[in-house]
Amino acid sequence: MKIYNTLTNKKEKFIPIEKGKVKMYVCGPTVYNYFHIGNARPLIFFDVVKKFFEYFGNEVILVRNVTDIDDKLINRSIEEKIPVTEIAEKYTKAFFDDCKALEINPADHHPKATEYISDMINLIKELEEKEFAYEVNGDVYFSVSNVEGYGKLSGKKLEDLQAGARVEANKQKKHPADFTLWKKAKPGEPKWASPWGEGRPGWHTECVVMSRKLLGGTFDIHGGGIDLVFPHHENEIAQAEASNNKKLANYWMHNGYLNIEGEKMSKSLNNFFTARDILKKYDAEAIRFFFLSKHYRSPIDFNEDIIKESSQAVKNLYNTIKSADYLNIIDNKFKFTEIHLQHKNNFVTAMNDDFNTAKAISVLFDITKTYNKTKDPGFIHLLIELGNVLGFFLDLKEKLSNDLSDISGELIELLISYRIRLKHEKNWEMADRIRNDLKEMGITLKDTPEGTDWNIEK
RNA sequence: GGCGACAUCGCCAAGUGGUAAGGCAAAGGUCUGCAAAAUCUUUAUCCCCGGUUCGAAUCCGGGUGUCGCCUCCA
Repeated sequence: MKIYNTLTNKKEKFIPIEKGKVKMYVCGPTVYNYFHIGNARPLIFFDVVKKFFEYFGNEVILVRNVTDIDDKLINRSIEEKIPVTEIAEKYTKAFFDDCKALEINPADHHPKATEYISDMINLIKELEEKEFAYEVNGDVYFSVSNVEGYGKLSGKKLEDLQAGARVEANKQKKHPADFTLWKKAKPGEPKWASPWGEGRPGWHTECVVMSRKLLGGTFDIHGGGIDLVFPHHENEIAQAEASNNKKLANYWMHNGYLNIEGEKMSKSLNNFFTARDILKKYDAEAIRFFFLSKHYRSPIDFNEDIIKESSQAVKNLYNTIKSADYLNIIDNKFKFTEIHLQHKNNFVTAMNDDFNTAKAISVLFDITKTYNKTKDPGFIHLLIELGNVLGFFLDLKEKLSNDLSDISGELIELLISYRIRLKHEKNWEMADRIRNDLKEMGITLKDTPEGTDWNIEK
């Protein structure tokens, strides 16, 4: 298993700290808004990372934090005219709802920043004692100049940062790259008591504190979007390692951006879609396919045509599963033979190479093709098993059984039986009319040598 | 200004030294009363120029183009 490590800019062999156990921390949402479809990328991708490790019997502990206090929430609170805590509550709930709709598994822990304030204060105190932090008028800053190797994750040098600074430096800071550990509260803002007065923690501290508490001083994988490399993760490393002299995480994984029509998704350009809006038009699996059909580190361009293509591709996979009468073989135990294991091996090899999901998906299509040629149900079992690793074909029983009351189902069967009679009588006009009318209602009929199948289309 | 990424068929995309996976779309054939599904067949020499090599999409240099990051900040 090889993983591309942002820290070294190389693919490295993955060796967990503890055999059979993988500890992951992936930066989660700041709950000030509904998350957009670009935010769904790390959620879906790291969901797959977890599933793949688990496929090999590893125990995975995934932590995904919820940032429920920061400037964005405060601004939002002013906009919506409701308290910050209610903003946080509202959008935290929305976050979990949307994840569920996207068929993303919950993490094992979802720590909230506001629940770790005292731990953060303790860390900041420690940093102050060790002279990595300084206080100015109730604000506390981290002094990057005191850290050896600052910039090692993002490949930036302090001199360059200074030279390239496009924003006027905060005059309180000793160095422009110094970042806030504790921010003094303005009147009316949420606040907590601290040795430096009332205020709130800075952005980067929560992840250090929460990962340390839930995963230990050093853990295996730290993940997130590429935009978090600098300054967020860089600053996490700086304060974590300054305080305990231990590596924060061994492997740093970052997913690429989602662009829309070639441009970065951004609020000011008004070119973003919330995940919940996209879900109104497309299935969770189409969205998943869209993301996984490209390597996670590449930028990906979002447009509806491509989601539609993805949707069609997923549908074709389902066609094969349906044609295999999967519901009737689902409970059969199946033992894979050499021929199946070859395909499985292709899949695993692809995934072992820094999670090459695009290639892994192509293996699913190979399997489908082979099934259609051989009609060997083993391939359907394999397709489902490997699809599950990528988060496809979950809850198949529910998805495949036609979601109608018994009576409606019986009515359709009745219509089909009449249509069969009409077909025997070569009354094609009426037979087609039944099929077309049902199609308009979203029910598709398919004549096969074994009889007529029906499906409900979305 | 500094740092970095990317450029492969109509579209999406894998492939990092050995002669271009896969998906979607399109065309034609088989099957079918017709559909649908399935199946068979067809479509690229990899942005440009130069170099290294027996051999490069893959390595090196130059060019062009697109994009990202550069501090609590919208």
